[in-house]
Amino acid sequence: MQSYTEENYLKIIYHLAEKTTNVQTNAIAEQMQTKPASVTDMIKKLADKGLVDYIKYQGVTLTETGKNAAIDIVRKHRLWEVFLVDKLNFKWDEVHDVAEELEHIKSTELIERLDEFLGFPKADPHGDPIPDKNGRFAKTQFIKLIELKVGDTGTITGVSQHSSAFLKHLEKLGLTLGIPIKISDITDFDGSVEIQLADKQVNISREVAKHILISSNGKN
Amino acid sequence: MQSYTEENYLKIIYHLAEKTTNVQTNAIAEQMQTKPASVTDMIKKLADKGLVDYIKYQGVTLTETGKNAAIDIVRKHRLWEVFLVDKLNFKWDEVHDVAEELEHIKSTELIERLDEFLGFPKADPHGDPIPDKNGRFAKTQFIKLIELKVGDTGTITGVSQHSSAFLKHLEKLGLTLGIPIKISDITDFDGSVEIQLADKQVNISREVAKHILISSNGKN
DNA sequence: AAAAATTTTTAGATTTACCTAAAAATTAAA
DNA sequence: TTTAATTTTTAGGTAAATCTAAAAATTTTT
Repeated sequence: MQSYTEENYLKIIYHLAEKTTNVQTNAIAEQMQTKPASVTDMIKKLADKGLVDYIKYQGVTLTETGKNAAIDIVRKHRLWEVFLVDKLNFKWDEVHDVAEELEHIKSTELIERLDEFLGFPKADPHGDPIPDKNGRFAKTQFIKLIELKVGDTGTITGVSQHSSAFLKHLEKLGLTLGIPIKISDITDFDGSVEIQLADKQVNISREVAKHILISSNGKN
Repeated sequence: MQSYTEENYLKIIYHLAEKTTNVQTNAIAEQMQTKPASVTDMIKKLADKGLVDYIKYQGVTLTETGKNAAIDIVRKHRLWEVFLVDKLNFKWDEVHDVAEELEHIKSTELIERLDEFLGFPKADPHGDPIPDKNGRFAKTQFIKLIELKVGDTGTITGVSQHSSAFLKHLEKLGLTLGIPIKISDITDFDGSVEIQLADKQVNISREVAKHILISSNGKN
């Protein structure tokens, strides 16, 4: 059994490992909003518990056990997010912080019943996949909107930024999950992207375009 | 803002204060499953924070602020219990431990939306009243079953013991909330109570009878 | 490949909530 | 009302997770 803090470390290492193979101390420190020295301490502890593999100065990787524990926390986080949005009418930009707390409630029974109550959802309100109780989930085949070319079409199925500011911005533009889009132009001047929606045309910066995930329905 | 542990102390002091006016160190230690010395430390801290009034060797009482904080935790605990039973189909004897954790989730928004989602329930699965968001709730007018006389009738509306063993026992006997009862006999030998239910007759020990709460519909 | 910059670790402290053992105060009993 | 029993507090310490400052290792730059 892991402590609240240990769980957070595992979760963050898991997310960082999605991008880079061996996760660095400084990166963890930044995510955990703590100091590198503290991270080193905790990493040693996690290594002693067999949750991470650790070689001094070489960063960490999750062991099988550690990865399973991390996936379990991610599963809880995402299920709670679905609960907050589907049942309690939270907006997708309001759920993150509360889910950060709820994900640490320790009860397998609770989370299995919640999963059932929610109808075994496959994705959370931001389009991220929800692992099943065995930790399995489909590797999602997303393309970043910014990688699309003029004329390409697709559907918004995820975001890679969960900040409230970003999500509110998308909401205001009408760029929410499930919305079909077509790239109508990419501005020469600043590379901003002109998008055709069902009923209107919107323009987004490259920075925004980086964090919108599209399930492509092929080139046009 | 209180820590997880401070919240538990406040809650326990609140519950103990329902029985005795000034709450003793040893009683708190027992409930908190800790040592009296630790309680003294924490009490000082709570006193510094203005949550309790404390005179050495004389026990503690909650201040207005402390009481409000405690009631807020009780409110959360009971709402989560309703959620677990009504929405996730937990049994009334299975909810206590999980609710102990959930009660510490810090989000006013969450709890107000949960309250609404549940239809603003007035009592939890054990019949305990749920404070509204202003901390107000009806002082319940329960009578202990053991205080009833032969021929008295009433309805089971609460329990004063939340252990799984006790609740399972009641369940098996058919003594659940809302069940109308009539005292048909009180055994001379051991004082055990013979109860007439709609469809059957059951016998319970005095110890069990102490912890069943009845809303009386008057003498017979 | 040496110097500079960056990253990571060590060493030594701090805070929170807890502990044991012993002292002090209160309450109950003789 | 003195003694005994109980309750509570104090004193000094521990473990978890953090910190700062300085040392060590690694990486990058020149």
